[in-house]
Amino acid sequence: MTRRKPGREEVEASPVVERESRAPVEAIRAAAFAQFAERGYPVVTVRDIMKACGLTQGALYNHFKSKDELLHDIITSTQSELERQCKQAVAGAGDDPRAKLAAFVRIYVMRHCRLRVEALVANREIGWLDGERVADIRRSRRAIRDILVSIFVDGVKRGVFEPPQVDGRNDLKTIAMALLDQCTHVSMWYGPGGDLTEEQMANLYADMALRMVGAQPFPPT
Amino acid sequence: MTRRKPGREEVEASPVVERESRAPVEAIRAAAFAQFAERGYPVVTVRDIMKACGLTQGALYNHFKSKDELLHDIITSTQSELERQCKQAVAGAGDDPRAKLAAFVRIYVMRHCRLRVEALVANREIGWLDGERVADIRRSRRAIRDILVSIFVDGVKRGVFEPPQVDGRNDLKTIAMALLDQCTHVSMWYGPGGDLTEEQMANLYADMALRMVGAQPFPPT
DNA sequence: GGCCAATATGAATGACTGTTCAGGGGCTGC
DNA sequence: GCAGCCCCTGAACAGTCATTCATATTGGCC
Repeated sequence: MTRRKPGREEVEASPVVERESRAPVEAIRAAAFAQFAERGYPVVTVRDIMKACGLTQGALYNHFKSKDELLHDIITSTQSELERQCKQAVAGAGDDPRAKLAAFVRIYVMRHCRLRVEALVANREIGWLDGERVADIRRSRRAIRDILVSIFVDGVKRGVFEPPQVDGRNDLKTIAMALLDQCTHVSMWYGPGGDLTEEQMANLYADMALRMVGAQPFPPT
Repeated sequence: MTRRKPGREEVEASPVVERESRAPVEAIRAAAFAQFAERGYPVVTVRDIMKACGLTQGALYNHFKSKDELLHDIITSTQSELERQCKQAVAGAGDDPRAKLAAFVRIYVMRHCRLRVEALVANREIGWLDGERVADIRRSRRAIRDILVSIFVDGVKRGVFEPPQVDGRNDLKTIAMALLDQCTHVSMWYGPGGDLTEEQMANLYADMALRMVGAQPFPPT
């Protein structure tokens, strides 16, 4: 028998839906997020998703071309909203690279705590998309990384960052990757039952980020 | 049609094996690592794995009870070797918490660069194991995290670490998680074709780790 | 040569998959 | 009343899967 993650048989463990009140498209999206996050894209069947919103398998195809397109839809919407929020946060943080970095990390971590189901799916299930679709997502991820790199470059030029060097040279791209890995994967283990609130997580991670790049202390005002 | 990751049809793209010279068990393990890393456990079929080592599907069951047990086997062996290496590195690093932390991060990052296929499978495919098997792995991960926490506690007590605080209190467990996320996920993107060698990665990450916990500079000798 | 145990084969089993589609129900605007 | 449309159903299709098993084949040892 094909083994599944635990809980496979009782898909409708979550409150049995008679018929979702939301627009069906939204209900499908929500059910897909929840199921993909919990059990993984390839083992969640179309029947599972539709049952979770009180419909039968065929109805999916009135709203999406395929199971693949459903995944692509929910991942791209999540990813582009993330990119938008990051840009907005940096743009609204003033001129100091330290403030920009802190704003970026704060919004990024907060979002990955709050919307951890969405973030988890967008980061873990991307590999199931076909080449063309996956390229879009990767482009957006690279864009987010480059926001960080720009902040770092600016900070180094203005002497407020002194990042660790490799053999006497800066590798700001690698540092950005390290920082993003750290912040992204909060969505894999953070739970509201934990020790820290989302706000505290955001503060802690922003603090760590500033230390990582050797940010000079803010001048006393 | 069930969509798959690209390259699904030509499984034997890797040099067509007549019949592996190694012991068949080892050949199966190696093929499983490679295929799981590239395409993910649930879509890799028993036929794929066995074809990749020049056997037919039925032969798997002379060496493993099931596909599940094969996954469990390769993950636990990887994980316990990781735990062993971390303990060894810390034990051999002397008394200073800074040296212990650096040694831990160096070996951890180096391993995740060098054996990135194994690390990737152990970290990404763990969710397919059933409850009992997954508990083992999680226990080992917790043990590794607790090594870090102990180093932090020691360093704080001795005044060589000044980690970032949340509302005036230390949360060393969260910092350890952040550090581990950062170091673990190197295996998702590091490639030998990149800018940095494994050695340089290890140095850079050790440096970032020391900064994250506010390590005091080593006294001049 | 003869025997034994270990191992490989490949057809068969029973179940599950994404997707299609003919048929039907229940709205709107007239 | 009735068309027209949107949406849903559930059977059917053509495939896939892990696992089992009776039947070989192999290599070592007496």
